Parts: sequence; C-alpha cells; structure tokens
Amino acid sequence: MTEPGLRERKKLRTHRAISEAAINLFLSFGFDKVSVAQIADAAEVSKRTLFKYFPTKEDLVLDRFIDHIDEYAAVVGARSPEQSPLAALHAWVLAGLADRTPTTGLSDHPSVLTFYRLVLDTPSLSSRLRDYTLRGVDALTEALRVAKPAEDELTARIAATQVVAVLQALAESNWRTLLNGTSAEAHYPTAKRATERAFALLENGIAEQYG
Amino acid sequence: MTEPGLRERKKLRTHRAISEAAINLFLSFGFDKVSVAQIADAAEVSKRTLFKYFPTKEDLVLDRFIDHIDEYAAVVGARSPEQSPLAALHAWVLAGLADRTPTTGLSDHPSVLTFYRLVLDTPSLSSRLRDYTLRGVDALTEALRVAKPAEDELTARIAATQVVAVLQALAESNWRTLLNGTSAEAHYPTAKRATERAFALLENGIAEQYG
DNA sequence: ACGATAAGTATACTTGGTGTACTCATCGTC
DNA sequence: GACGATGAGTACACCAAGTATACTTATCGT
Repeated sequence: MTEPGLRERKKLRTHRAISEAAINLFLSFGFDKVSVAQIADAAEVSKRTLFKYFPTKEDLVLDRFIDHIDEYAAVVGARSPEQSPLAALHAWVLAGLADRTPTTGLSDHPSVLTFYRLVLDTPSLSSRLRDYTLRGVDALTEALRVAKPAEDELTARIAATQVVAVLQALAESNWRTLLNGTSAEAHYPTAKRATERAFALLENGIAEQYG
Repeated sequence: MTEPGLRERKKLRTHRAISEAAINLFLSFGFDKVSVAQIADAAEVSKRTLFKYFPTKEDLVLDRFIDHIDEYAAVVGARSPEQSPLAALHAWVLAGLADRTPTTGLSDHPSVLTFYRLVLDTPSLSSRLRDYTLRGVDALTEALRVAKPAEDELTARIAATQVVAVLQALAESNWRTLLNGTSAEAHYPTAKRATERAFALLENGIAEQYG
C-alpha cells in the first residue's frame, strides 16, 4: 500500500479547487451566467487545465453524480445470495429514505437542496444527467444478467430500463416536494408509501391500473 | 379553408431547403464534420435564418422526430372506449411492426437506416433525442390521467415512464439488429415475439423474473 | 543530481449560437 | 393599383465552449 505521492495530492487539490470555485459561482449567479473562463480565474488555473479535469462545463456540476451511476447495479451485485434483485433494491431504497440519502431525493440539507434546484432548472444539466442515468441502465442490465443468467439479454434490458425509470421518477418526485418547502421529516411517510406503491407496480405490472 | 399564401409557401420551401442541405451534408461527411455555416451556404440562406428555423444544430436532424413525440399519448387518447390504454398501445405497436413503420425500428429502407445510424453514432444527437422522449412521457402521463382519473398522478407518471422506456428499448433493439444487416423481413417474427414479451413484462411485472 | 514524464500555461483558433440594425418582400386595406 | 404595416431575411459584430500547438515547470524514479 503506497502513499499517494505529492503529484497525486496536488492533482486532488486542483480538482477540488476548480470544483468548489465552480459550484460557488454557479450557486451565486446561475449556471449560464458564469463562464468557464471566470471559473478558471477564480480557481487560479488556466482554462486548458480546467478542461483537462472536467471535459464539459456541465461536468463541473455533475462530477459528483458519477460515483452513483453504477449504484443500482452495485446493490444487485452485492446482495446476499438468498435475496432477489428486486428485494435488494427495495430494501436499499427504504434504507436510503430512512437515512435521508441524497440519492433518494429525501435530503433537505440546504446544500443538497440548492444543488438539486440548480440541476432541475438548468436544462443542459438535466439533459446531461440523463445521459449518465442511461449508463446506469447498461450497468444494471449487466448485473441482472449475472443474477439470472437464464433470462435473455432483452428481458434484462427491459427490466433494467423499468427499474431505473421508476426509481428516478420516485426520487424526482421527492425532490420536487422538498423544493416546494416540505421538510424531509414531514414528507417521509408519504415517500415511503410512494416507494411501496412503485415497487408493487414494478413487480406486478400496471395491468391492474391501465390494462 | 383558406389557401396558404405565398409567404407561407416560401417559408415551407426555405425550411425544406435547409433541412435537405443539412441531411445531405451530414450523411456525406458526418454530423461533427459539417459546420452550420456550411449548411447555410449550401441552402443559400444566412446563418441567422437557419437558426430561426432550427434552434440548434441537432434539430436539423431531429426535426423529423418531433411529430412523433406525442404519438403514444395520441394512441391512448384516440382509443375506442372499451379498449384499455395498454391494449391500445399493444395493438398499435403490432400494427406498426406489420407496416414497417420507422417508429417501431423495423423499417429497412436505406434512407431510414442511414438516418438511424447517424443518430446512434452521434452522441449529441442521441442525447437530444432522449430530451424529446422525455416530453413524450409528460404527454403520456396526461393521457393516462384522462383515461383513468381514479389513479393518482405519481402512478400515472410511473406507468408512463415505464411504457415509454420499454417501447423505446424495443425500437432500439430492432434498429440495431437491422443496422447489423438483418432484413426487416427476416427479423419480423423475432421482433413480434419481443413485443409480446415486453408487454407481458409491462402488464404483469418483473417479479417472476427478478423478484 | 539528472533525465524522463506529466502537469500546467499562453495564445490563437474554430464553431455554435445571439443581438442589433438594416433591407426587402408580402399582405390587407383603401 | 398604390401604401403603410408586418414579418422574413441579411450583414456584421459579438460571446462563450472547447481544441490545437508549442512552451515552461514541477515531480518522479534511478
């Protein structure tokens, strides 16, 4: 186990400096009111360096989401052997709600809230976030294939698509409620009920409602 | 019923001239190898005019998809009263497959194929296409609410999300098969089976497979 | 200490998209 | 059939995201 050298530590610091400068400016003035040149200035690096760390302006914000794109797949992959993929995801979402994990959309820490507001009302950010989400579908498809090799690829893909779409819709619904002023505390029971409902729809289909 | 005046006809012509110039150039050289300035030149209009007709470069290609955004919602809205929303969508997809409708991904007309190839291997185009798809979800959510007012908004939204995601995945799977060289004729039975499977998953859920 | 390697910079460029002020064609009305 | 209002189209200058090139400087392994 080698320590990270000076070079690595400096890279980390530069990364953080740029990211923080960007977020601060974005939160103060709005995403489109701040140019990357201003951010580079504030972080005391050249524009070229900035783009070496963050390939696009959007990534300055969404960088923090990237770690989470494979989360669904990871949950399925790490489940205990007797647990089904859906059961694992279900339990994980419920735990996330109880913990007020940002991923579930039920965190009302001010910083998290402003962050989500930024994303939701900047179209280019929402759009690029969806790009990431799509990669999550690929990962989950793969995880489902591993979990149940008997099912064919298309089935796994369809199921993964449904799961991601539903969980995403659920989280977004929670965000919007919180952005409207409801506290996480107050919304918790409703969010829990919505989750149960969503998993019921996933598991048993929508024929009962719309078939 | 008034005839379209000269002004309107000229607008139509300009629109077509720009669109055709763009598609030709894109198919010949690739989306990122052609600048909007070149397209404006080829269409003999100013850059400013081009952007009056097509708000972004991507829209030069995706303009033709816009008409189809609300298609799912329209199908649900126009169904006969005794038919359920899902049944209407199901029948419509099967009819589309039989007709080789481009929307279903089962058309192997060369022009349609090159068109889809262009979209699939240009990330910015795929991305913007997904933006449109999302608007389709909104429309379908609304249509489902009208169809079954007893269900709450979140349920409708979740169901709509699932439907759109699944049908999209189906179409994309068909495209890829056709782009790999299989004829629409040869793929038809498989595509039909996949559709039945997909609707079964939608209607009855995925608990049997992954629960 | 030293040479390889990689981080960072300065500068100029391309290109998508917008703002402004203008010309010119079409339209409805008299 | 001329006439003023309206809106399509143009020319030109501009902004900002991202890239290419050629360079300097800091860290690393030997």
